[in-house]
Amino acid sequence: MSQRTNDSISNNNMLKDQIDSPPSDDGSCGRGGGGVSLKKGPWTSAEDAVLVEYVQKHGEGNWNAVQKHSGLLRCGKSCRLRWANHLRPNLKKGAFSQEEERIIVELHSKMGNKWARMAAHLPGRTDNEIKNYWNTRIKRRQRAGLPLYPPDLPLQPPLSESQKSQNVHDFCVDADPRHNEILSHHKLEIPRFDNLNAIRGCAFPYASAFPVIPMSSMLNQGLVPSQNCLSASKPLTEAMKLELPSLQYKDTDLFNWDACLPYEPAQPVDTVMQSPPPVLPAQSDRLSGENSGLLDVVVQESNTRNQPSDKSSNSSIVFSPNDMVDFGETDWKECSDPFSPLGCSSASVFSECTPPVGGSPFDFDPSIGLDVKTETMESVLAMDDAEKKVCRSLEYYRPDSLLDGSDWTEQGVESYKDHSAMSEAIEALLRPEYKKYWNNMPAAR
DNA sequence: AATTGAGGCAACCGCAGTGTC
DNA sequence: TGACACTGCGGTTGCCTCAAT
Repeated sequence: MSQRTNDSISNNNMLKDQIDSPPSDDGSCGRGGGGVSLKKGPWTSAEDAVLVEYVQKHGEGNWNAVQKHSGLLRCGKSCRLRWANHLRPNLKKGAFSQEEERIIVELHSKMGNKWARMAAHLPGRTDNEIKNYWNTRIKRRQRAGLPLYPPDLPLQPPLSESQKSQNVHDFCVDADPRHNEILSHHKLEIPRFDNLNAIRGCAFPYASAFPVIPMSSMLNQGLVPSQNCLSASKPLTEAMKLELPSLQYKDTDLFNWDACLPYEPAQPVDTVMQSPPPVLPAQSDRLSGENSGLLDVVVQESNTRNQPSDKSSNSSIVFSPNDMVDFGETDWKECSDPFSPLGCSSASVFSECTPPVGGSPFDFDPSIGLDVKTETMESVLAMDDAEKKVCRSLEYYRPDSLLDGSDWTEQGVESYKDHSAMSEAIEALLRPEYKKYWNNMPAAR
């Protein structure tokens, strides 16, 4: 990718400088003191020089004084941003190194979109750089139909008390930042355990702390094409399907991840092609045994309390990975998220909520090996074909479908396909010993 | 050669937190 | 204690470059 030089920008600026831009509403930009029109748009090298000189002379901070003292026709915010992102010393320029990329992925798995905090861990890098990098990475990986995180990415263990105040939001609301990515990406608001309260017969007072977002809002936002698509027989679904607890990964070499990153698939793959991949037995083993994270602890505990599992299911999806659109068998085996009940990142799962178009894998042509049974046939019968396809797709991708025991891989998912096991896991998460994580939830910024 | 779309980057916008008066 | 200014952060937008068609 091209790297625009400052000079090229400056040249462009000669044509594109925007004088007399409307003032920003926070009063910190726009008109300077004395009614001077402040400039917007790309910075020129001359402006850079003025700013650098000013900072060298007066130091950082008091950015609104820059315009007064230097004559620079820029608002304080703009000056601060320019300095922080481009002019301050010790800034690293150029592509991220492999190590930096690894750190970013790891930090994002822990922090979510806390770019500034991530930048603090990457000397010489700015939050803007990291943010841009991540956003392009998301796009790239979504296009490639790949999970955002390496399968073996270690996630943050339960926080210490000292960390909790700062990170509790990350842990609770962003229990798995992967979820938030898609949610924010699609501007979705997700009910968080609200129905779990009902599920548990109001046995979990903590659940009441979570906002109840009516299903209609989800419907309005296109997440669910029709209420008919929701299974009334599965009250657990709304709460669980989109907000699974944080997934914990085994702490292994992240570069394994790098090694399995065919950013560009052999063939273009529609991002909706997010089918639950087979979970290999070894992966299931890791699920139940080696992970040190909170969820896995409780899942493990639940599994031990809940053997044998309830295999009953009234819906099933028979899926053969071999029948997938040429996605690359290796990709699925190595890059799928083996620890997620979704098999791949939730971001990927929900990366596309739009109705399928012709040729989309959402068509679920039986010829490609998908045998979808919906459990609410009466509702389905009332829908037209397009709606049915969408609903099947959503059913298919709904975590609750993955949780309800659906045998969506022929090989089976021993640890997570058991609905009751996951239910127990969620229940366990809501026990008093974990209450501290759900209480004190700060307001989302 | 022209067009189009994606990738990448820089900058802006709006909001929230904090400090000061 | 409230108003205001300043600062920082995250999300979004706009624009340029390049590659594919």
